[in-house]
Amino acid sequence: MAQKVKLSTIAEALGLSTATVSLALRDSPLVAEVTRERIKAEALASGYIYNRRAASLRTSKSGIVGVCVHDIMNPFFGEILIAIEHELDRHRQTFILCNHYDALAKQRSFIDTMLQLGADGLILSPAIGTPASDLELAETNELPVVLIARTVEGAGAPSFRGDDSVGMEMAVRHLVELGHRRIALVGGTEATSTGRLREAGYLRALAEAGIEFRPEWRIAGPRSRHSGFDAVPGFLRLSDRPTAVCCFSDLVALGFMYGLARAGLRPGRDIAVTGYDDIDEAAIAVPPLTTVANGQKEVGRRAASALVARLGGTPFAAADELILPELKIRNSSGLD
Amino acid sequence: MAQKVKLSTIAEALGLSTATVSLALRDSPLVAEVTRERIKAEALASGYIYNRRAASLRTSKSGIVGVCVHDIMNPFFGEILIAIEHELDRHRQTFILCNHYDALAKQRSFIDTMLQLGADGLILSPAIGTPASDLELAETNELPVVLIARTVEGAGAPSFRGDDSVGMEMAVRHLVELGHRRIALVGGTEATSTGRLREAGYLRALAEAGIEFRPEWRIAGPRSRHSGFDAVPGFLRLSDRPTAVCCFSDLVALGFMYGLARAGLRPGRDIAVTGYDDIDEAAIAVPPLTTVANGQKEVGRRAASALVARLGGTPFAAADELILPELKIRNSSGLD
DNA sequence: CTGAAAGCGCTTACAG
DNA sequence: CTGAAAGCGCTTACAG
Repeated sequence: MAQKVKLSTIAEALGLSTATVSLALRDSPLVAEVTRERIKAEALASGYIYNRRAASLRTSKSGIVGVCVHDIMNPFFGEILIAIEHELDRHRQTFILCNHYDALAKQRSFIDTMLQLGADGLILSPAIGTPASDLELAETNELPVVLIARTVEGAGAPSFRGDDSVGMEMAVRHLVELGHRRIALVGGTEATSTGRLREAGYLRALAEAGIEFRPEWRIAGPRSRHSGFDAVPGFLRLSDRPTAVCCFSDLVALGFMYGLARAGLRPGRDIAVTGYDDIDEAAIAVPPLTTVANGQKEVGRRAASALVARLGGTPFAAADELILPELKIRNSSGLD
Repeated sequence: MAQKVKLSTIAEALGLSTATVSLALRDSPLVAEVTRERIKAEALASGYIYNRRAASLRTSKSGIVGVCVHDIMNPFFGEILIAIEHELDRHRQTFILCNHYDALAKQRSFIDTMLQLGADGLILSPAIGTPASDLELAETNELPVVLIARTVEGAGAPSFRGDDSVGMEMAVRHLVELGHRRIALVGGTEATSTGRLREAGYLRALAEAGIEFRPEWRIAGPRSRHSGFDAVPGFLRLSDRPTAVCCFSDLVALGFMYGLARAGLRPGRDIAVTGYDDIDEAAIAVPPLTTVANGQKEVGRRAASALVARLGGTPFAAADELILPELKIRNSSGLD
């Protein structure tokens, strides 16, 4: 590597100006076809690398979109991310991924980094406790924000997610129809809109069925496979033990089923279990998991394309966009 | 947002030069303490946002490290990524994540993007078929590359990974000790070093035990939970069916166990199963999965810190660094 | 301890 | 269709 080749290197080699070279490389019709071909050939031959920092400094567009979620390893987010990636790829946007693990400080530092890099937009599953002001900071600095999975009260940012309360209502109603009257809700927390809304759906379905809710049925907290597994012993010690368990997510349900099996109980036979999300694994689990499809693909696609549209100049449309959930009945809620 | 505030905005407000402001914000001892405080206060009050593109253009350091793996949703990579993230965070490097899904074109376009953004380094689990020249392109353009999980023949880049052949040998030897003589190897492909090395370990252990390998025992291909699940019917149709199955990864093993259970067979009782990686889920699976701990945390930590050291000026040390695997005996290989 | 000036590598009006 | 020049917002020698 003798010298770094830049626009001016190519320009000099060809006896042209950097303006012409710049235009040609970006396929401007202003440049004559033959010139353009010569320039492109020279760029290729010389191993030219486009310097996006320089371009971005000049244009104040970076082609970068930041995406920050609780945990990218969670298949629920993973499935959303694939859809986002696909959509962003189509529009030649680079996306920068980050976990915030529900730590506000980590999320803030991510937003900061995106601001410093001059990112064009942000897709966020907001960390627990995110104040609207954190999102406004971004908007104020010309960094539009789109929310996924969760929403933030008072923030102008549009939110794309499944209809959590309706979805959970479906799951509970399904269990009621199977004859269950003692139904627990395992996992999730008051601290997120998801947790609150799913709990609301659960309570509504119970009320609708004329079942009086008992506080010990609500085992709040678990949101991972492991914590779902760990919730089992406590559940089994419940006096007048529920016959059915609605889990906050598939991950929690899958862990809970592992836990039940470990304790010698057969999910779907001894205890009915439902999940939420319908991740890929749900269908092959043992037993196959009854769950609520949460539209991950739609969430990702719509969020990304709303952002892309906004970058193109179209202002955001509606505030919140809810994707209709769909109940997937399999065997974990009762073997046939 | 009236006007964007930049260094010169602060400098003017305070009657100083941009040089002083720049120095002060980066805590240079060249600037008097009082001046520094005044500058920092003004920066905060005015909502100043550091423009990293401009700085990076000038210094040709970007503070960005690119990380590209087959699939970030795979918990094996997820666990590596967490370690990388932790290490990089400590050194205030932003990391940009990407899936290449074993598509060379996608990996190439990622390397290209990193080059254009002026990334400081690259951590790569190379896509199947990666030619050494792709990595050299990066190195030539001052983008040092570190490999994880897999290696690339002929590339100068150091590679951090578990000792695949030794690990698989451990698993097979364990099954042999339990009395198995017909042992299948499910998943993985010749196309990756991981696949080749693990197969080599498997063959070595068979040979060592005086067992003659039969081609139908090698069910190549599966590398996901789903494909592990799908491999079961074919396996069950094998005449003179193996009594034990070594799986290429935990994910494959977990899917395979789902498949066995679906077919009414009890993993660990009717068929012994082992995994590879010891991901978080292995210990709570039903039955708990016997597997080979593959040192994800170490891989991530060492890869990241080798890269950071290199950025600091220390050239790479050895070529390949192998982490010693460890057999974790649980119940899937035979209930006690 | 602080300032004036050049330059990183692009793109964008503006001229011709 | 092509070129000369300014400027994006920093940092880095160099002076003083």
